[in-house]
Amino acid sequence: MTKSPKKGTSAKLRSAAFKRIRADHSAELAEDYVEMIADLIDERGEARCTDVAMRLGVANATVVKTLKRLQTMGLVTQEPYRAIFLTADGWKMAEDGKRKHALVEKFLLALGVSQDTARIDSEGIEHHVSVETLRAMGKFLVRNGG
Amino acid sequence: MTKSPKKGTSAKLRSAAFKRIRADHSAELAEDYVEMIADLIDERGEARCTDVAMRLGVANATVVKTLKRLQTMGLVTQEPYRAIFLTADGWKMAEDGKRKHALVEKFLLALGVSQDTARIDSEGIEHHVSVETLRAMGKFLVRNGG
DNA sequence: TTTAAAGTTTAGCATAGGCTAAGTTATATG
DNA sequence: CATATAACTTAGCCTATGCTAAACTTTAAA
Repeated sequence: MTKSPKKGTSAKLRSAAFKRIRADHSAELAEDYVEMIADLIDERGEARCTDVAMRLGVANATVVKTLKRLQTMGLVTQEPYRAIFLTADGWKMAEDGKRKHALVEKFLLALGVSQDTARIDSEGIEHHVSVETLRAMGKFLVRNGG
Repeated sequence: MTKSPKKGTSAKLRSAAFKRIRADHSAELAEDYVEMIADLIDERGEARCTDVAMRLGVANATVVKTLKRLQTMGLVTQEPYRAIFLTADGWKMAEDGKRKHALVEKFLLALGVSQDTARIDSEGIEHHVSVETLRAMGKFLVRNGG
């Protein structure tokens, strides 16, 4: 038994899917942070560590550590003991993310899912939808009065 | 500026979504391994480390280490230098996962997404859809000749 | 203006998941 | 049946993400 080619899915194509998932995961956290920081700035004028920690449901120290990474990635800037700001790249990522998130959430609602579930599931799904799928969701919304 | 209740989303509800995502992620890898092992057993009679590593696109040593964890989780069993087997729990998880995966993939196809994209995206999405959303996808398939 | 509270940072630890390189066991072939 | 090759394991490293506890700033109140 060496090579059953059954189902027509090559090993390369298969592993590509998993590779993309792993890549998605490392980008995912950055997107969540950046989106949340943008929301906080919009809502209350500034984003503080504590607020981010509360909303994400993690410890303060965790946020501090992650922000360091986001800083080296060029997404946020911060002075010690001061509020958090987004760079131009950070704002772009936040806006792209929010647009994507909103589309997925609206799509789920149009599919007939409850508000709470739509909110929760869209948070998880948004990072795994390709542009093509996103576009298909958009078309569905148009067809179904979104 | 203390507490803007804007948008009606409580901090608790919000953080719950992220907590679920983190929980999903740790379960996700286990599910992927278990599904893949089940596929290999079905396709070629046994699952070997190397095949799993190739399909996931990771190094052999990584698979070995992860299998240790799956063993302590009671999902797989294995003798040194021998093939990998699933426990009853492992089979159950694999079957649930495959059913979920197939539904999501069919749903994406019905939405109008290409075969390749459906395959790749469903791999990422399947771990983040609740039962409610899954059911809504099922209904959509019924309405749209799935 | 001192001081207490709130917020931020640092230090140190754990786990998960990835890697390479080196060693060990099975197996297939000459 | 000896041995080369393929498969598996171990050891040791790295990064990301989480935590708690302790130290340090800011800010607000007495």
